[in-house]
Amino acid sequence: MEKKEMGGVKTEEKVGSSLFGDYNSNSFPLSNVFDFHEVERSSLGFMELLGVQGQDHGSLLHLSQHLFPSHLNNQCAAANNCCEPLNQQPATPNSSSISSASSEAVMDEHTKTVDQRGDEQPKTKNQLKAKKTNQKKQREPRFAFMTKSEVDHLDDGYRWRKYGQKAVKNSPFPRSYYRCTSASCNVKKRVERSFTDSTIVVTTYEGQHTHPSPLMPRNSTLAGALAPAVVSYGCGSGNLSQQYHHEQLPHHDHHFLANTLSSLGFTRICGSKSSIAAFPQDRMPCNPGTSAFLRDHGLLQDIIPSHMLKEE
DNA sequence: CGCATTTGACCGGCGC
DNA sequence: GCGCCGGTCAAATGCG
Repeated sequence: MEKKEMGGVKTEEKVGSSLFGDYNSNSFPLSNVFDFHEVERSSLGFMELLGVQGQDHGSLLHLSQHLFPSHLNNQCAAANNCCEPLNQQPATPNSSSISSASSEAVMDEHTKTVDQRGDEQPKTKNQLKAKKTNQKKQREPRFAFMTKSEVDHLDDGYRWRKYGQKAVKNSPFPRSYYRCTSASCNVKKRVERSFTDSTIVVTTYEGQHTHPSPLMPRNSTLAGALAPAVVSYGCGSGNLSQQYHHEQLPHHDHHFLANTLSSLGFTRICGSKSSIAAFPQDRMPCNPGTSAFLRDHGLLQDIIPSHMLKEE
């Protein structure tokens, strides 16, 4: 038996170097940071990374163009009214709302359980194989966000155990796989760096925590202030920068923020070290008009009571 | 000593 | 059918 050359040494091809703009020098970098069309073309797989496989790629660009704070002012009201429930969410994506459009979630139909196979397999690969076949891949909804950070593994209040690392095709940076250490919790996350800018960390969460965070965040006030900010982004009533002064975020708070965003079920695009953009991964708004966004049943539609939407 | 990380191997999915 | 690739496992190793 020959082994495959997986071991993580294989893919080291370098790809284009300047897909991203010079966000470091821009005031609000979001529009400049990611040219999603370029990324898409480059086969990096960011879209896959973001879980947007094959659908609505273009909308990402729209999103980056339209979800700036300066534009948010024009968008719908009632965001602040809906943020409090959010605040109480455990630090995990709201799977019910996110999963709906996730291409992986669609795989539910494949989750047939094979009837029991041979019970007494030798306790190694065979058993493993049987186990894998029994519970065929049932993908949890995933969402991703990007963080400009020197640190790969962002602190989100949960404890993670690294269980793997792979080289990423077309990227010199490896991808790390983490799993929540809590016994019954099946949440996973992947962390990798953008191949075009090593300071950008792409974190992809999969699954939902079944337990509260074991570590309370150091700065709970930040957490409190964050949820409204996030909602503001999604729903557009408030100005994010009003509620969350991202420029002054300490490094660790930035990380925490990133992960709190993630826990709220928002994909996040972040250009400068402290800027923030978030959106539900599987419901990227294509239309800058918020009403369209809401009507298009974004994540907020699951969060915001329907009567609130009517009042808009 | 217990837990986390590293890393080579393996497996399944998918495209060709 | 074959090969590539992403994802995961698990033994070895490191660390507090």
